[in-house]
Amino acid sequence: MSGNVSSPGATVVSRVLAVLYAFDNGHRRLGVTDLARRADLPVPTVHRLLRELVAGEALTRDAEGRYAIGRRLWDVGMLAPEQTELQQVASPFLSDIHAATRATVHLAVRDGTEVLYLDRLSGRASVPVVSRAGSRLPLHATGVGKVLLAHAPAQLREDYLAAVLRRPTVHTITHPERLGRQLAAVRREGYATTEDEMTLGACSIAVPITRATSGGEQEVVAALGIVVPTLKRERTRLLAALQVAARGIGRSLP
Amino acid sequence: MSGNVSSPGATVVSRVLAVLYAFDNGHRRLGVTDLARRADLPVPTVHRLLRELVAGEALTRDAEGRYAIGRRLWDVGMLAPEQTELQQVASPFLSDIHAATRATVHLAVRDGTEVLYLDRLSGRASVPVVSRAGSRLPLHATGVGKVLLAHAPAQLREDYLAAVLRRPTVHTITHPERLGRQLAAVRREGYATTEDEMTLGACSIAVPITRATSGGEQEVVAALGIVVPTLKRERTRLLAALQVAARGIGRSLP
DNA sequence: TCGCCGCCTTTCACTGAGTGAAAGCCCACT
DNA sequence: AGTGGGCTTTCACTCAGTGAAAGGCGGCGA
Repeated sequence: MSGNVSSPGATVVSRVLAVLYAFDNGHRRLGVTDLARRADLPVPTVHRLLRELVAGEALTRDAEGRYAIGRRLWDVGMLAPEQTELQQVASPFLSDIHAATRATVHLAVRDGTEVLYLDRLSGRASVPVVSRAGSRLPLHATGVGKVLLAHAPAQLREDYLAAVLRRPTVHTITHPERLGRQLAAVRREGYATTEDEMTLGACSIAVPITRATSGGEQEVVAALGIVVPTLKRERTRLLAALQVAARGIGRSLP
Repeated sequence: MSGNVSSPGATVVSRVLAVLYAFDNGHRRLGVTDLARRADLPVPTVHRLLRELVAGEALTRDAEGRYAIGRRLWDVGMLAPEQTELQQVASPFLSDIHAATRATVHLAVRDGTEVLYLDRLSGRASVPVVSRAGSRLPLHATGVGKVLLAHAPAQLREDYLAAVLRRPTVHTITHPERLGRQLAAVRREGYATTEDEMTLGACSIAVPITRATSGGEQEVVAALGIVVPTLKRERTRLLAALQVAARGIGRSLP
């Protein structure tokens, strides 16, 4: 290499991944320069990588010359066993909940300090909801997030509470002690709720999905939640539907 | 490079893709040697690539040392605009059909000479169905496949009919002329059906989803289908539900 | 107990694939 | 005609990638 030192760990593979990871929900179609900026790589290098990725059908290129994730990579992603096995088992149960409540239903797991949405069954004319399969949200502002945070390892939970938390709406609870007490309640009662905490006009209720570990203990592997305009007196009915489905899913897990 | 000539077009990028593409529905978890065989690359090379991919969180490694597609790549795949935009628009309509019929609902597009399933809403205790989101099946043996084949470019259709067709069951129609006549009927009637042609004990009915092109013409972009144990007298009712949903989806497309 | 086989991992000398600054395009806007 | 933005190509340099070979490890049959 002639000119630059090119930061350590600079293998071709890591560059390819940097380029792929440069895409996100808000930027699904990007030009060479944008991608180079986001991946922090020189433009000509990215340009060459993109050409090779398009040739390999991993990316597509639209009429305006922008690049996007292609069919083959979508395919490959669908083979991720951890996400799709759970999602596949849960799918019919999500339909059941949706049929019984007509609300938007979510299946999510914890990925580090974020909620990762695995699946969403959207009610048609219902509440505006931000999440879709593949999107990530903070743990403390959604129903499923609170469930997952409540059952996360104690250390992670403490660190999370101690950090500065984002406030998507004015109703978002970020006060460490208040949130901590709420999480204890979630563990005690077996479900979590939110009211206007992620999106104004949207309430949610969520329950954990558990699986028996090899040691015989119950372990929370995911969360199941629904989003509705208001909880009001519906609470018990919605909760019942969720709990039935969550148990069904837990039982069906390998 | 010392030893081998390493076949032309052998860039690192193409090797990475070869490794990723070596995974498939039946083999989601593979060891180094298997992957090397499938990707047609030397074992040490694959081994190094795998290490880098795991370091980049693109792949995961389980307790037995086998590799699988990881969360980050699943994420990336979910950003493929062509698949997910359509899937997202269609999602509530799939729920509607599912609610109205309790059958397994499919959303699929044509990818070359295969049906590519974008989404599936599975009925619980219903018919055994092979397809899941991301899986591929031949065009001539499923309802959605026939719809997509019927509306494929004439050249592709002729080539397809002329080729030797697989027969998943004894009921699969492979005779070129008979299949050709059936496809003409699909175009005329606006829907396709199958009976035991992909799986014994499974019938299906499917309709096209169309979008207006810039030229004002109608273009088939996807197909919507359901799988049921038997069509019998249900035909008209199921067809109505499908057609309503297909029009709704077509209208909602950008 | 030993040898064999299959699979995973590491080593290492060689060299061409990858690199990226620089220059050349093309288009839009002024 | 000039300027700025993004996209693409070139090209001399050199180090990242290469893969045959060898080293481990565990299981199985003799």
